[in-house]
Amino acid sequence: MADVAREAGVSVMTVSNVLNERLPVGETTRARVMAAVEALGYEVNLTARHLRAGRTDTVAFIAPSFHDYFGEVSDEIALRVESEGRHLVLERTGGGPEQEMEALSVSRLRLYDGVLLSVAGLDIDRLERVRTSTPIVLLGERDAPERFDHVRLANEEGARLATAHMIDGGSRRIVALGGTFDPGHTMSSDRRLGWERAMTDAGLGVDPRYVVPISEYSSAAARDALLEVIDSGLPFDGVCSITDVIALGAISALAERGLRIPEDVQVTGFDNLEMVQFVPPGLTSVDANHEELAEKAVGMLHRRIAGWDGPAEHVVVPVRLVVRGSTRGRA
Amino acid sequence: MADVAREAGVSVMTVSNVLNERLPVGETTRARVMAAVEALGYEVNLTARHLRAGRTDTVAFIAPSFHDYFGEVSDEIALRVESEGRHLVLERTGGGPEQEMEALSVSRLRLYDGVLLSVAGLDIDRLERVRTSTPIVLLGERDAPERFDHVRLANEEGARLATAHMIDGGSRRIVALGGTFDPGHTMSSDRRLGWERAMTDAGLGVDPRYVVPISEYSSAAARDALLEVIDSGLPFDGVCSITDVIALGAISALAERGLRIPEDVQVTGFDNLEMVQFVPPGLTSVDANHEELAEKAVGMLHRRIAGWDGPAEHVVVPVRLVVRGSTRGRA
DNA sequence: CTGTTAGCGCATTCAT
DNA sequence: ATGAATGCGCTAACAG
Repeated sequence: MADVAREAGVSVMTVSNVLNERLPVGETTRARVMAAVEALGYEVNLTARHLRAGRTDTVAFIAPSFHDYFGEVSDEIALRVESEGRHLVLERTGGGPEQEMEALSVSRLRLYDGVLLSVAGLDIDRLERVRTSTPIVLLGERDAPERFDHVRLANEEGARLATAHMIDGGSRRIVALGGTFDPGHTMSSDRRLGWERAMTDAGLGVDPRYVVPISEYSSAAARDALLEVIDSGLPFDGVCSITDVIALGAISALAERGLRIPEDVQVTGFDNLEMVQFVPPGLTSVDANHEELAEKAVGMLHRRIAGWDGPAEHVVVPVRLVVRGSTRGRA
Repeated sequence: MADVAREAGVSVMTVSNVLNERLPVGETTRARVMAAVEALGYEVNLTARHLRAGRTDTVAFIAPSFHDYFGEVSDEIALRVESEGRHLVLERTGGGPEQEMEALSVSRLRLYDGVLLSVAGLDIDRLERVRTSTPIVLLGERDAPERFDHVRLANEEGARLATAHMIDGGSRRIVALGGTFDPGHTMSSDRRLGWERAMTDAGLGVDPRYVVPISEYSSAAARDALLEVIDSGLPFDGVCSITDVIALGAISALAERGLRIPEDVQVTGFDNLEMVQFVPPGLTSVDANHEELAEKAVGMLHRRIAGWDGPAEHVVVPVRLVVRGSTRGRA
C-alpha cells in the first residue's frame, strides 16, 4: 500500500480511502491511485485488515465431512451467511475427537466472527471445556452443554413417523437399523426411541433383537449388519434406517438376498438426501428440513455476532415424512 | 498477551517464548506464565501471528460444492495437506462464475499460503485474468491457462474403457448421457470423445442422436433427459453416463420405464463414488482415482509454496474401470 | 479533500 | 535467560 501511495504521489490514507470508498476523494487523485494499483498489481492484505478491524466478516462451519448430509446443509447455510454479507468457510474435522478438538482450538476459532459447529464425535465433557469469546452455535443430535446455542432435529418424532407409516403399510416386524440404547440424547438413540414409540403405539412388542447397531455410519457397515440379520433367520418385514446412507446399505443387502422392496420388506431412511429419490424404487425418508435448520442456526449466530447476549437457546427443528416407492403406505 | 505478561510479571517476549517453546525459558518463569495464561483464559491471536509471519500455514480448496465428487476428493486432500503440517479450509463457490470470481478475488486468495481451485464454472478467459503471488493449482477437466499447474483425469480413456466394456458385454446402441460436442476440453466433451472412440474402434457407427446433453449435472436432469430418449422410441441397449450422479438419474429413469439393468440396458458411471456400489445392482464406474489426484495436486502445491519456481506442470491422472452388476461384461 | 499519528497483537533482532 | 525496540499492513481519529 505504501508502494501504491508512493507511485501515485499520495499518502497511504488516500489509497485506503479510494479502495474502501470511505471518505470522498478527488476525481483526479482517485484516478491516479487506481492507475498505481493496476500498475503494481496491488491487492489489500486481508490479514492486516482483519487485525486492524478486530473481525473477519467470516463464519466457519465445522463438520466431520461434507459428504451427504453436511454437504446439503452447507449449501443452505452458505446462502444465508452470504446474504448477511459475510463469508462462509468450511472446515472438516474428519470426525475424530482429537481433530475436532484441534479445529476447536480456541485460537483457530478466533479467526472467525462466529462458528457453526457440528458435534458428531465430540462428547459433552470436551465441549464443556471450550472457552472462547467467539460466538458458537451447535448443530447436531447429541447432548451438549446448556450454555451453547444448539439446533437439533425432531429425531424421535421423525423415526416415529417413518415407523408408523410402515406399520400402516402392513409391516409388523421392523428392524431399527443403526439404533442403539445409548443413555442421553444421541442420534441413534433418539431415533431408536421413535421407532419404539411407534411400535408401542401400535400395540406391537418392542423386541430388542430388532435394534441392530452398526459399527459406523456407512452404507457398507449397514449392509453387513443387515445381511447378518437376514442370514440369522430373524424374520422382518420393515427396516427403519436411522439415516439415508444406512438405508442405502440396507437396500443393497436386501437386493443381494433377493428380497423385494417394498413387497417383502419396506424401507425408510432419514435425511431425505437429494440422491435417495433416484434409487429405485425411491426411498421413503424423513426430511431433515435443511432450510429451517440453516435458517435457525445462522439466525442465532448472527444475533450473537451482533452482540446479543441473551440466554442460550435450544431449538428443535420439526421434520416431515416424504413417501416414495420403498414403502406401501399412503402418503 | 500484554495482560498475561503483566499478570505473570514478565515481558511479552517471555510469554511468546513460553507459548512457542522457541527460546529456553526458566522453569519457574514458565510456570508463572502458564498460570497467568490459564487465569486469564488467554489464547494467541492467529490473525496477528499471520500478519507478522507473512503466512498462514493454511491451504484452501475452492470448489463449487462439496457434495458427491468434491466431498470425496476433499477427504483425500485434507489428509495430505495436514500431513505437511498445514491446515485445510474449504470454500464453496456455488458454481456460478460470479461467485467463483468472488472467491478468486485476489485479496481472499492471499489469506492462504496456497490454493487448490476446481475450475468447474470458470472459463479460460476469466482465469487468465487472475494475477496473484499465491500459488494456485487447478483441478478439473476444462481447458485452463498454460501458466497454471493443472491436474485432470484421463477422461477420454475412462469413457472409452466403460463403453468398450459394454460393447464387450453385447451392447451395440449406447447412449452417451451428458455428452456434448463442445470445442476444446471439457468434461462432457472429452468423455463423449472416449465413447466415440470405443464405438469407432468396435466398428460401430457414431450416431449423434445418441449423444444426449443434459441441462445441468444433476440426477434429476439426467433422469428427465433419458426418459425423453426412451419415450422417443430411439432404441438403445447401453448408457455411458459421464458421471455417477448422472448414472443415478439414468437408473431411476430405466426403473420407471420397467427396463432391467443389465439385461435390457447396461449402465456405466464415472467417478466411482462411494455410494454407487450400493445402488442395486451395483454401478460399473470409472474410478476417478481420488488418491492420485490429491497426491499430485497437493504435491505440486506444496512444492510451489516451498518456493519452487519451475514451469507450470499439467498432469493427467490415469483411471481404471470398476466392474459391477450394471454391466454384463467380464471384469 | 488530504496527510500525520498511532496502534491492532505478535515475533524477529538485538541488547542486557 | 529475559527485556526493549521495531515493524508486519491496515485504518480510525484527528489535523491541516
